Amino acid sequence: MTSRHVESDLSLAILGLLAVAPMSGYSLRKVFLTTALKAFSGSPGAIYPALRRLESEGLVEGTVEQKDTLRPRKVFGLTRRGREVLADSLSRPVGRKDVIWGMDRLLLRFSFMSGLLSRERTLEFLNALASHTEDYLKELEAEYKTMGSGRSSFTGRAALEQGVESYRTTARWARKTLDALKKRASL
Amino acid sequence: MTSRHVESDLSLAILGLLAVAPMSGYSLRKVFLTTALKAFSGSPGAIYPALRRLESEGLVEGTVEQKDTLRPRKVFGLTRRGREVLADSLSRPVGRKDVIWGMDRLLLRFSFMSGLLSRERTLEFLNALASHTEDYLKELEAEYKTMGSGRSSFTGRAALEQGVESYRTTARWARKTLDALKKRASL
DNA sequence: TGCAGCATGTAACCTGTTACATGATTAG
DNA sequence: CTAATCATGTAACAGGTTACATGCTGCA
Repeated sequence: MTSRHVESDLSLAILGLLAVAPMSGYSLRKVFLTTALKAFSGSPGAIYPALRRLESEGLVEGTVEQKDTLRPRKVFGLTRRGREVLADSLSRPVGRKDVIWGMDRLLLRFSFMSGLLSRERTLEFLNALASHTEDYLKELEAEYKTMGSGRSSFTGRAALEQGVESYRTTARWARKTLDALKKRASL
Repeated sequence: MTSRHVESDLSLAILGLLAVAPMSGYSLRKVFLTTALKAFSGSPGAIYPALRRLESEGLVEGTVEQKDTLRPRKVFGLTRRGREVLADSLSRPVGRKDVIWGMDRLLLRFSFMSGLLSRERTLEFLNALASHTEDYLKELEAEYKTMGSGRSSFTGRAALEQGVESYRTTARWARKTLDALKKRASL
């Protein structure tokens, strides 16, 4: 049993990618270096240890290709348990804290939901994401107002403005995507 | 001499706050727990070690109040060198990488610029931030288009959409703030 | 009296970073 | 032939998280 969810964002991203198609460590690296998942390390010192951790937890399994060469290419795929844990990690409840400290992770989770989570679960997730984001947005807006135009610095105020705009954008995106998803028959 | 800049975001945030007014570790904690800087740890296990590191580097200096009590309150302030290093950290050049991997830090830096950096330096910074953000935005938009509506998952596409929207918002904010700043006489 | 909040800290642990290291294969 | 790219890994280090620990102060 142990933990029914993945700890680090990198590990979650790896599981999510391997759920789509089995890959070697090096291929994962290339994905992290070249696609929109650029935000992730992509450094071998992060990926290979992460893969070994996931393997020791029984979530991924590496099968060696080209056994004859000295440095064989190892292709990793999800185990059944790996797929379960991934689905569990994706469907964990969304809280206010996640919106404040873990928005990146929420979006990462969302990006992997197609095919792994039911439409209902996905709707639930997006709904929670949207409302918590709107709540926090209100709070930030309040703070911005009380800040006032006096006594606080121009750049400080502007930076907070960026934060407000950022959450506003995310809230709008979440509502829009929620609507789009509702109109769909399937995921 | 050693490093002329601060490594971690937390340390930078601490220096920035202490530049405004001297504070105790506990007060810093409260700021991180209650204001828009919530994004930072605020855990004592992060703040107190960070303060000791900064002190050992000669960037901050703690003076003890109420010497009689067993557990005295220590108020930290910037040293002259601390102020120099902070200004240097704020004025480091902005690169493409910063926009991809360190946007939070860029905004943190910007928020502290008033009073520490010249108007010209601040304009330079915002300008670089804006153009690198626009560059990266174009790249993301291109990736979104090549993704196409076929073969890729609904949630994956939607997540990328969020990324695009997010960078778009930041780019707009940067340009808007740049204009506002240009119209100003001083910072 | 007891509890919440003030105030400071330590220690184990986890994970990511940087830098280094090895060797195979392929293209110019 | 040699440089880039494929492909996998290790080791030292840094910094944050969680949990624990201490003791004071004010208030109900």
